[in-house]
Amino acid sequence: MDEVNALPPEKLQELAKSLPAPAPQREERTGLPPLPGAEKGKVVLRFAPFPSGALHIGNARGVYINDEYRRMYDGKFYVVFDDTIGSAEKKPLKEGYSLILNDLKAAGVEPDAIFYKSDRIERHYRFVPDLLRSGKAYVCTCPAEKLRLNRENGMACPEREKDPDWQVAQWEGMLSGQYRKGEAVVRLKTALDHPNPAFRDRVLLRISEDEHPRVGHKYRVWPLLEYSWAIDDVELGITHVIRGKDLVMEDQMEEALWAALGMKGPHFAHWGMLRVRESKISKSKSMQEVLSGQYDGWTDPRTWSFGSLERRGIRSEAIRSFVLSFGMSLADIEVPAESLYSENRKLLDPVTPRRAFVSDPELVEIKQFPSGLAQIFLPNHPNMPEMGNRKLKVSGGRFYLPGKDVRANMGREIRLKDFLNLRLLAKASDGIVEAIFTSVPNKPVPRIQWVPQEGAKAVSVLMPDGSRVMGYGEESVSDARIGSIFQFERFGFVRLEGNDERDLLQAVFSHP
RNA sequence: GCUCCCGUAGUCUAGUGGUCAAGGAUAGAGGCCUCUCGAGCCUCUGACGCGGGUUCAAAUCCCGCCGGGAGCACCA
Repeated sequence: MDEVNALPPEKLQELAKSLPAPAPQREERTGLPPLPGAEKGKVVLRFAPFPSGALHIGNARGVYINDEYRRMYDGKFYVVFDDTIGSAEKKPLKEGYSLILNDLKAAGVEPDAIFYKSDRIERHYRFVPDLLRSGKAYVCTCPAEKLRLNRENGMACPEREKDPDWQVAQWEGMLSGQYRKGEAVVRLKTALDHPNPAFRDRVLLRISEDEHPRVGHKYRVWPLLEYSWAIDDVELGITHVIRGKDLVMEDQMEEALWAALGMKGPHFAHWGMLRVRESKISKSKSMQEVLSGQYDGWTDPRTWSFGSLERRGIRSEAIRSFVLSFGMSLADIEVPAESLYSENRKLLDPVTPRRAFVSDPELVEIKQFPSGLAQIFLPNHPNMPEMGNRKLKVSGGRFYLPGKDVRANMGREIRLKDFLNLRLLAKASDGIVEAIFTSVPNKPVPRIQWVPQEGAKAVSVLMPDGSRVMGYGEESVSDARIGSIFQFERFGFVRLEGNDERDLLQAVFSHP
């Protein structure tokens, strides 16, 4: 480059003529990258949650990427509950199914079909005898400890080379109850010197006598994730498996199984790990806190579940554009929630009515309050006159002001925003702050939020960290519909949830 | 430790050999507007991890290093 630049201009001209015409302007790509081998109208995708609880913000990427590809290719989106029996640490939960389906509804994602792995167990069994007879798999009766040790050392377990009849007989023994939990497993034969020990003769099916929330004790032999998916992905006609990169090893395993079963499977694609900075907590950790009562259910804002975001007035479209903005990048990222809030603010700001709200309230009594002033009208939205006005009754001469502003301006003149000017005098022994009216027209003095004591509605705002902020809202918030979203001026967006038993209005903070 | 993946501004992302002296978003700074600390408008700050190669030409290809992450279950 430097050399070329150093050439005299006439030389450059000559050089330019000899070069091929510049490539056409790159087209800016919007949305997700094309899916390899995808044909419009023929793409079938799956979202495969384990029903251990409500969906978490971390699951949003899987939901929306798959849904977005469905849109792009006019394809199908299946929900396939990945509800095999799990483990002691990871159990399917009875309410997990409905929690997830409700979350998907809230997410605005409508599945084309819903499947349950627990309905498909017999389909998984069907291939086992053939795998055993053809010597591609075997029944291993080593204790788990022994199995792992052999695997680490690349050693074969004694059952590996036993004849097919023996294998099939043991398989039947597994099904019939001759073997108990932990006494026998079906393993795929792979290279025993595979660099990844976990890959060596991976377990395909094992025995569990735990009760399953949907099918109870109907089955005692349960497939593991890779084996069940190798079959289900093919049988359900999935064309593209798009999932987090924590599951890349499972791709190899499914491919090894397709080779063994003589099947051809779908394409794979992955995205990197996403963490929302403020949501340090995982789905399984939230589950503990919810089940233990530490949290106020699955919609506690600290869970960062879909339901909790909906409760906070965070729109599904905001979550959608938030997660799609990361594309299919394989980098592991940590994103501040501010990015999500920014998306949501774009949606809420233009349509959300404004209301006055005062936290940490101080009651201020204005002397010489103008006697003729009984009510004023303020616009619902300063930039949207078509949204109309709301009325505030002001005749009482007593107002709640933010304590912070009162303390900072004691003795000075201030303006109640959109209303009138006054001078703060002093806090009387009864706790009421005395003030004196000065004038009405706008004035370059500090402008402060206020709520008339008359009709003031006590509000408790649930914050994202689980704490509550108490304050007063103007009268008009008390008859707002449940689920209404307001911007409390200078405080932030909130969603109203209705009154509690003490007639305290409950609100949930969205974001500033 | 082993296997795999990833390194573009504070954060996220576009970019796949040539108008890329790097685009967008968000955050930050300043200004305008606004009787919100919100929104809007304008301006600005700010990045190709490092070192070698290949090439006329490298963010882009190759190698090494450094840094981050994931996986390494009879969980999903």
